[in-house]
Parts: sequence; C-alpha cells; structure tokens
Amino acid sequence: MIGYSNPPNRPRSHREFAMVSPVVELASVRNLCQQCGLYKLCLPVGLGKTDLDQLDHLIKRRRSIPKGDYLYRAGEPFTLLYALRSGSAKTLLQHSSGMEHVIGFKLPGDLLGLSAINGNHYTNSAIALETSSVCEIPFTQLESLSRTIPGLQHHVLELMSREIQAEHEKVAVCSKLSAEARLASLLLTLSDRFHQRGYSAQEFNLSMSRSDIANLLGLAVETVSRLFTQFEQQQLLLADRKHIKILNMHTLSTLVEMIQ
Amino acid sequence: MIGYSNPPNRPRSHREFAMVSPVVELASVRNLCQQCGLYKLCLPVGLGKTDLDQLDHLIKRRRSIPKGDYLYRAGEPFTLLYALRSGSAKTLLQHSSGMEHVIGFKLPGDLLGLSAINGNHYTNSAIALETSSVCEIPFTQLESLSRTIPGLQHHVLELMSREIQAEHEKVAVCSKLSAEARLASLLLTLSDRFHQRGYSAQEFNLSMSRSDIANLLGLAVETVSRLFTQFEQQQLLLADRKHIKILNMHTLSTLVEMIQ
DNA sequence: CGCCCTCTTGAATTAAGTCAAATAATGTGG
DNA sequence: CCACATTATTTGACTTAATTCAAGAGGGCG
Repeated sequence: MIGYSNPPNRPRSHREFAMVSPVVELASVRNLCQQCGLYKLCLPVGLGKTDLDQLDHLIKRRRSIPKGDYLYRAGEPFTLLYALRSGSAKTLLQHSSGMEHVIGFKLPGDLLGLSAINGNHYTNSAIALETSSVCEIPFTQLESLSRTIPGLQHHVLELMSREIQAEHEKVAVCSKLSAEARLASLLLTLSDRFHQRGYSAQEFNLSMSRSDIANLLGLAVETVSRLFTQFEQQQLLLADRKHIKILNMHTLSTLVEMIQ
Repeated sequence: MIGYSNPPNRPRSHREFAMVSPVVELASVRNLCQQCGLYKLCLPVGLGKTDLDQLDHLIKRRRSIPKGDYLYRAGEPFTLLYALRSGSAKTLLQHSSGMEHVIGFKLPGDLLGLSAINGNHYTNSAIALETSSVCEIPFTQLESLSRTIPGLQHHVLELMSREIQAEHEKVAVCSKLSAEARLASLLLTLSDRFHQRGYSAQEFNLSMSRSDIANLLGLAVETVSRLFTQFEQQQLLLADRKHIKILNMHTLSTLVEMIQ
C-alpha cells in the first residue's frame, strides 16, 4: 500500500480541506506514472518497470484545468483519453435545449473519455469541479501499445468493464430508489471511492454543488438540501456545507437497501 | 446491406410475430460468423476472411436457451461472453432481498457479459425473454486473438464503449424524464435497434412483459399500462398486447425532449 | 374448460416537485 | 478591507405526478 495520509480530525477551515491530499500533490510534481501516487488505481496497474517506461513515454502529462473549465466537450473529435491526476470533475450530457444532465463524478485515478472510442467523438463533456490536473493519453497509441503488453490490454478492458458495471448500478439506483436512498447511495459510493484512494471514508469534502448532486440523482435541489438536513437530524452525518463527516455508515447502508 | 426482410403489414397472429425474423432463423442454421445474418452488428464487424476464420474457430456456437432460462447468473465465474444470435434477453441485478432490477434488454447481435471482465465473475444475470440462441465466446481466447487482429481488438473496445455510452443515456433517461418520456424513449430506442437489425422501425413485438418494462424504467406496472393506453388515445401508436405499431414517431420523439 | 397470471382501470395516497422567500456564502470593484 | 451584487443553500407552504391499493378483464396454458 502506498503511503497516503488521511486527513486528521482536528478542526480546519474549508479552504484547507481540499479533496487533493498533500501526498498526491507531491506526486504530481514528478512526471512519471511510476512515481504517481495513483499508479495502483490508474492505467499502470500491474505493469512491470519496462512496460511502465513505455506507457510513460506515451503519456503527455500534467495539463492543469481551472475550476469550471472543460476537459473536453461532447462532439469534439476524440483522440485523447484523460486520466484525472488530481482534483475532480463532473461528466455530463448536454441537451439541445442547453440543459445539462450530470452523469457522473470523477476522482483522481479515473479515466475519462472511454465512451468516445466508438464514433471518434466525445459523447459527453467533462468539467473540472476544482482546479485539477490530467494526463492526456493518445488513444490510438494506447491501443497499439496494449497489443504488445497483454497486461495493459487486459487492464484497459477491466477499466471499461468496471465503468459498465458502475453505470449499471447507477441505472438501478436512479430508477428504483427513493430520494433518501439515492443520496445515501451516492454518499456511500463516494466514501468508498475516497477510501480506495487513501483518504478517510468517514470524512471528506464534496467538490460538487448541491445542484450537481441533485442533477445526477434526478432530484430537485431543494430535496437534496432537505435530505442533508434530515440526515443530520438523524445523526447519520454532519454536513457543514461541502464538508461531510459520516457518523453512522451502517444505518446509511440500510437506507440503500432496496426493500422499499 | 444484408438481405433482411421486414415483416410485411398483413394481419397476423401474435405467435407468428416473433422478434426473430425468418432470415435470422435461416442464418442460425449455419455455423459460421461469416454466414450469420448478424455479422454486421456483432463481433465480426470489419474483419477479413482469414480473421473471420480464426474468430469462427474460437466461438462455440448455438447454445439454445428456452424462454425464462438464465444465460448466466450474477456471481458465477466468468469465462464466456455471450453473443445473442436470435431471440432476446433481459439483464438484471439481483438484490439480496430477492428483488430484481432489470437493467437492459438485449437483441440479436448484442454481446452480453462485458461487465464481468473486471472481477472474473458475472455482475448481472441474463434471462431469455423467449427461446433464444447464443454464441459462447471464451473471453481469454478472444483477448489473445485480438492482440493479433487489430481490427478485432478495436471492435471489442468499440462495443464496450458503445455500452458505456448507452448506459450513460439510460442514467439520464431514468433520472431526468417523466414517466411518459421514459416509455417514449424506450420505445424509440427499441424501434431504432430493431431497425438496425433489418426489422421494421414502426412495427415490432415486445418480448418483455409490462412488468419488465416498468422495472427497467423505474415505474409501477400500472403506470406503464396507463401510458400505453394514453399513447393509443393520442394516436401515437397501436398496442395490441405485445405487438406495437408506432403511428407517430415524431410526436413520440418530442415527448422525450427533456424540456420538462 | 377453467385456473392463473398478466394486464388494465379506477380511486385514494404520498413522495417529491414547484413556487416563494429568507439566509448564507462568494465574488467584485472601489 | 469593506459595501454591494450575485449565487448557492436552506426552509416553508402548496401542488402534482406517480404510486399504492383494490378490483375487474383478458389471454394463455395445462
């Protein structure tokens, strides 16, 4: 396991409590996959030194994206996959009427743009939720390289498979669960993903607005706001604006149970 | 374009109006991808004769699945992808409580099991909605073969990419649209998929029950039933049990517009 | 032919949405 | 650094779309 440090529990200001841990920040100063704190999550998983060198050679590194800027837009020609290095992003489908449909939140180590392989154009857009940095991966070259590195080939397939699986669960959540269960589900999923990345599963900062959450879950902002209040009253969590501290993970899980 | 024949419009009984066209039935008598009527949709897309031979060699063909039987179950060890050859299937997540969450309907040419690549176990179950036949594709061998056939490698990635894209749209549909728009969206999507397979876009048979539809869309069966009645009253379609004839595709499309 | 299961329809209920308004954060220019 | 403007979030009151409950009709299968 890599030496991630979880945020300690001392009181801290909102500013200080960024989604990006000091460790990841440090890692992003360097240039190589091998030295990136995310190598256990991202593309390089399971590769040996020689293969990593080849992958490193492939990747354009460290484009920085300010908060609110697009990583890519739906309809643009697809050449690059994006590996989120630090920060976070939302992906969204944009409707002709200008309406935005948030379809996911991306965290460091996530790969963006996979749905564009078919059709050669991005099918969704991605917007940075905070200052973020990405690795740009020319897809065609990745495809070639993965023919010579079976481990890489398999890992790309695994990442795509995982995304399909995650989307299946989202469909089930959005179509079957109550508002309460949807929000509980999102919080637990985020908690788990933070944990996988070496952060605390109990305490984290949401980089997305209430309105982004509502949009993703198919609820009204007011409903999301009321649910946070309700969860606080039920002692399930503390929500100080974007900062969340989960107090009762178990009860939160039982809310998700689809017994209805 | 392959010589598909659309169902003619003369009156016919429900039995006669199976989802499986005579052409596909005929094709499935033979054994090779090259002679399968679905080769433009399924795995062999874009492959030359030599490559097709290799793919053919790989594929175990024609397991027949009676209506209601599982193609595979969530949790079972994953070794095979399934290409649906004829018939149709529903995929579902099963909850500990025994509750089933339908997450998709599969038609001939569709590939099933892609979400199992990560984790080596099927993550969902698939049940035949009518008597169906499948090609069993050993995944590891497909993976090896695709290292030597770039076109095959790319096509597998495309198929997975397309599935991710389709799931994104499902998330948007299920989380943002009214009941009316959700059903309209499903009908249009099915219509389109039938059309891609050489059937009529206007007239087709649904192999799934109202309850499966309701489950997928996150609605109550009663709501789905009422919506079919409403659509008939609005002259948007004729629905005689499972047999659907779309009368006004355009208005149906406008219902899906997410203006709300 | 008759039972069972699916589907349809009606009436009552409710979860979540909309509208409205207050409050809290954030940003901007002087 | 402060005053003001803007935007995000919360809370309350009311409305509504869709659910649930209940009951009846229609097909399909043994």
